[in-house]
Amino acid sequence: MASEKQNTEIRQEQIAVAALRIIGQHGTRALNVVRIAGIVGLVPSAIYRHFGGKDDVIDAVLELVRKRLRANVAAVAAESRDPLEALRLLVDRHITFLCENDGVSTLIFSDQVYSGPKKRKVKIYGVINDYLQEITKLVRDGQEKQLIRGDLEPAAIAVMLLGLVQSPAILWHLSEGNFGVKRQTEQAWRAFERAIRNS
Amino acid sequence: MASEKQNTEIRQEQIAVAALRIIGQHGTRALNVVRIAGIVGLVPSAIYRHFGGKDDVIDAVLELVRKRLRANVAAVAAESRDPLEALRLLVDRHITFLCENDGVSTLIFSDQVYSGPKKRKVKIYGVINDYLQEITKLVRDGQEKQLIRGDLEPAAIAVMLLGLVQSPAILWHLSEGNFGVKRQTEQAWRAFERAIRNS
DNA sequence: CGATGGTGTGAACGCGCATTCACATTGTTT
DNA sequence: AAACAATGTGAATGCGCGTTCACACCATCG
Repeated sequence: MASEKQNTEIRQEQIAVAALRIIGQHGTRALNVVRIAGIVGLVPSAIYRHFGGKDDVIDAVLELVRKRLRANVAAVAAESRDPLEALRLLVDRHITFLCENDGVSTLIFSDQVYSGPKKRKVKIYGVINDYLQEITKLVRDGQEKQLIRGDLEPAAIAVMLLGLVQSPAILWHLSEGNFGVKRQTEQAWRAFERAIRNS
Repeated sequence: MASEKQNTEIRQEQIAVAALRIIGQHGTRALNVVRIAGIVGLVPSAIYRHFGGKDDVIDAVLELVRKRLRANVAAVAAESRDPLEALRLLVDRHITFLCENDGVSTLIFSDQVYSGPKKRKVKIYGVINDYLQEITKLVRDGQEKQLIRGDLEPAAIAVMLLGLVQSPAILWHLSEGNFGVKRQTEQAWRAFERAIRNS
């Protein structure tokens, strides 16, 4: 029965990934040490060898999310020189990310978050702000290249972009996948582009 | 200690309102029968005289939310003949609603929701769809009056509008009220209007 | 006036779950 | 090889909380 011993760093990674998977597939309510341990192949109490407690695990998950969001921005920035095109690609990536990880949305609003230490809220805000700032950079770039209207604050545009994706994602997973995300985001993007494009 | 006896219908109303208040102020995690009973002025077990269980209470809260959302649309439709103006007013009202009831956003994503019976998800979807349909009517009206571009599906515009408000609301309450919702929504509305206005 | 049904009370039960602890095992250092 | 630190195990603990139940009160009806 005994699992092979592993370095703490490896275990921490495994545990965070497992937790994110649980949240993604079954919601934050289903996130308990028993389940996490089960996936990693450990006994519940073993989790405490690598994390101070469940709260710390959640923190680790948030870091994981931060990384993935950043990676998305980096990817689209690398894929395209045109900032507008990059934003468009980011919309696709972001919606895919949200759909594949239902639980990410729920994590942000989760009770586990708001009941947790005050710090938690601040941390989530930080993660989102990180992401927003990366997006803002793209937007500013677009403005400097005269592709995006200059009469809107880049940060405001970034927030709008987030909203563009968020609602469809919510509806998609409330509808068990029946809501037409693709169609919705396509139309929304068209309208959005018209709103921000310099012309 | 004994509370005065009250009709079940009155109690149900009181309980639902109390629950919404708790969710709004302290999140869904804080929603427990003890607290609800405390606000209403009853003993926990008394709740079960009026509801089958906690799940039923949550359902009642959802109905409350549905009512309030509908009331908002009705109000702005009455306030203004111009659909575009009405939409603008609705944005204000909706953001106010979300800010005054932090927990409404969290309720939608809540564990309590997703862990509950399958029906729950369907119900929430229904509440949002109700709201979306009311908004869609406004939009269609605007299109018929040639005020809103006809090349966008009214339903898609409604979803966009929701997203316009949702993100700022999230950021606002993650930031403990520091995020500039007003500034954000003003800019977002300007851009949004430009995107949908017929010109 | 007695019966019946609706409402409120307090105590108790039971479950899920985070956390702890004593002990076993393995890997590394001296 | 001996000692020690790191990791894994199984059992036990304790808490929060939804729910149930037996009992008390009070209004209304026959």
